[in-house]
Amino acid sequence: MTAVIGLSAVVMAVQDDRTVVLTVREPGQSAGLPFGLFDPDGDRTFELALRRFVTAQTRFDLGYVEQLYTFGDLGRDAPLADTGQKAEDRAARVISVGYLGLTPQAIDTHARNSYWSDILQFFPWEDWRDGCPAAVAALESPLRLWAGPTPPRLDRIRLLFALDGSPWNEERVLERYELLYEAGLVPEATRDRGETLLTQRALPDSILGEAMISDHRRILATALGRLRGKLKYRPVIFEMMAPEFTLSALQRAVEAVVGMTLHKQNFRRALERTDLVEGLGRRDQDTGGRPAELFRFRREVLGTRPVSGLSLPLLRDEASET
Amino acid sequence: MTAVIGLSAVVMAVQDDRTVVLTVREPGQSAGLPFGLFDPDGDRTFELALRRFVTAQTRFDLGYVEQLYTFGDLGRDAPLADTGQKAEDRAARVISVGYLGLTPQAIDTHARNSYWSDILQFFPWEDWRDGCPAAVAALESPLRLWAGPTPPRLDRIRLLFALDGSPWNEERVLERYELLYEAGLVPEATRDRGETLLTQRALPDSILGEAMISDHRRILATALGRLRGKLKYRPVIFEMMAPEFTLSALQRAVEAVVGMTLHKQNFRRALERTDLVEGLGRRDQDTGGRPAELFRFRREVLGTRPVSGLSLPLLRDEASET
DNA sequence: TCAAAAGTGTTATCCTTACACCCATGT
DNA sequence: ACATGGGTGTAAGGATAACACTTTTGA
Repeated sequence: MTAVIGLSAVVMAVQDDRTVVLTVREPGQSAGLPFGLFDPDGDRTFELALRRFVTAQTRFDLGYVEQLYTFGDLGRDAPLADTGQKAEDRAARVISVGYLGLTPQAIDTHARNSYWSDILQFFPWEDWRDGCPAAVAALESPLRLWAGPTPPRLDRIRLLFALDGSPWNEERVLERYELLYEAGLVPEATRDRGETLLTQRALPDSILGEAMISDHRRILATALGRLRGKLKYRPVIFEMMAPEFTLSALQRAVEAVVGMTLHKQNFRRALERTDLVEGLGRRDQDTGGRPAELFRFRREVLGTRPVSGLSLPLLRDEASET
Repeated sequence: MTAVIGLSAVVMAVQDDRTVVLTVREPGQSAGLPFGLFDPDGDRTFELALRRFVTAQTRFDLGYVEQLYTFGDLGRDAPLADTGQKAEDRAARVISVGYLGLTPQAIDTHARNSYWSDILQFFPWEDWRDGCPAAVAALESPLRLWAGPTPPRLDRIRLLFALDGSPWNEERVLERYELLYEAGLVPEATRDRGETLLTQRALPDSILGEAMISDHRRILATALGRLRGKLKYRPVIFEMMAPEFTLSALQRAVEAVVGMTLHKQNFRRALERTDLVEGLGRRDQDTGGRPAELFRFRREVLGTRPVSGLSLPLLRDEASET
C-alpha cells in the first residue's frame, strides 16, 4: 500500500520573446523535467524538497513556485517513470507531483545536462503570434481522419484546434496534448502502449513536437495552460520580468507566454488601470527607435488590496484566419 | 522513501439554500471527510479509487469529480492523519490527494456514520448573504490583537476579512482558514502543536467553526474556494442542480455556494447571454407566489463551443457595511 | 384584496475594441 | 530624411450596475 512519490518541476522563463523551460537531458535520451524523489522521512514539505533537488540538478535557485497537479494514473493516462518498463509492470509505481516555477533570468549557470528549451519545441502548435501556426495546418487532416464525420470527436477537434471558425483558446494546452495522445499522433502514445498501434504514419517533430521522458510532456502542458490562465487573474507575469522593464518588453513577454499578439494601446490602458506598474522616469536607450520609459512592478500592492492579473486585448489581424 | 497515499473527497451539494458537504463522523470524534488509502497495486487511477471507497463508505455515487490539491507538508501546515500522533512522530506519514465532487442530490441514502453537514458549521464567517456575518464581527478584535499595528499582518487581515472598508473576496476561503490557523485561533492549530500555546482564549464553535479530523478542514476550505472561483469560468453550478429548475432556484444555489446575494435581473440577463439554459414552457406550481418557468441546462453546448461560467452581479444592499 | 414571488423595461456608466496619429532617437 | 519602435487621443459598441415597475398565483 505504499508508493514512491516523485516531484517534477516546470521552471519557466521568457528569453528573447520565447518562453523557455528548464530541461534535463541525459545523452542519447529524450528531454525531461528536473525530477526527484520525495523523501517522507527527510523532507518536511514538497516545496522544500523541490527547491533542494532543482538546485542540486541544475544549480538554479527557484523563486516563485506553485503546485500544479498530482499525476498518478496507470496506463495511457500517465505512464510509469521512464525506466523502460511496460505499463503492465507495476513493480515501482511512481506518483508524481508537478510544480510550476517562474523566474526572470533564463540566462543562468548551466550545470551538467540541464538546458533551457523553447516550449515550442514540444508544442509547435501553441504559437499563434504570426497567425495560424504551420503545425496546426499540418495537423488538421490527420485530426479529421481520426475524428471521422460524427459529432463527438469532430466537435472536440474543432474546439481545441480552432477548426471551422472556432476561436483559438490558448489555455487548453493540456486538452490539446491529450487529444493528440489519444489520437495516437504523439510518439509517447505508441511508446506507452509498448510499440502497439501506429494509427497514423509518422509526422516530423516540427509538427508533433519533441517527445519527453515519462509523462513530462503532459506535466509541461499542464504548466503552460495553468500559467496562461493565471496571467489573467494574478499578476504572475512579473515573476518572469527583471526588476526594471519597458512596457513593450512586458507586452512581448505576455505574448510569448500566451502565444498571441496583443493590441498595444489597449494593453497599456488596461495595465494603467490596474496600477500594478510605476514609471521610473528613466529610459532604456537600447530599444532601436525612440527610447522607452522604464517601469517597475509595484510589488507592495500585493498585500494591500485585491489585485487581478492583466487583461489580454487580442489583436485580430493576421493572427486569425481560422 | 515510500509513503502512504490517502484520498480525501469533498462532495458538495446545495440543499434548502445551504451548501452541504458529505462528512463521516465516528461516534465521539470530530467530523471528517470520506477518506481512503490509495492502493498502488490495485487502483488504476486516483479517480477510480476515490469513487470506489466513497461509495463503500457512504453508499453514494459520485458524479462530477476533479482533483483539488495534494497535501504533503509536515508540521503545522498539514499534520499527520488523525491517529493521535504528534507531528514529530514520523512513523506513518500520509500524503493526501484531495478531490472535489459535485452532486445535485444531497438527499440520499445515509449509510452508517455519514451525514451531510452545512459548510457554515465549519466556516461560519463565509456567509454574507445577510450582511456581514456575526462571526466576522466577533473575530475582528482577536484578529487585530494578533496582527498588531504593523503593516504585514494588519494588511493581511484587512484584505481577507474585509476590515476597514476592504471588499469581501469570497474565493479566499483557504487563506482565511490558514490565517486563523496561524493566529492560533482555530482548535486544529493548538491540537497539531500538541496542546502547546493558547494564544487567545477560546471562542465558541459558532464563531470559529467546528474542527475537523486531521487536515480535513483545510481540504474543505480549498474545495470551497476552488468551487467559488470555478463557477465564474465554467458552468459547474449545473452539476449541483436537478435536471429541471427555476431561475430563482438556480440563483439561490449560486448564492448558497458563493455566500453572497446577487442582483436578480442582472443575473438573468447575463445568464441569457450565455445561452446555457433553455426554458421548457412548463411551470413550477410550488413556488409560493406566481409559478416560475422551468429551465434545463443545455449540456450539449459543452462540447460544441467555448463556454464560460456565470457572472456574479452582486447586490450591495444590506449585504455590505464593512 | 393582499402578500409573495416571478418576470420586465430603461438609463447612466464604464470597459473594450478599433482606428489613426504624433514623438523621439539612431543611421 | 527616414526607418524604427515608443507613446497617445478619440469615438462606437457592448456589458454592467442600479433604478422601479408589472404580472400571476395562493390564501
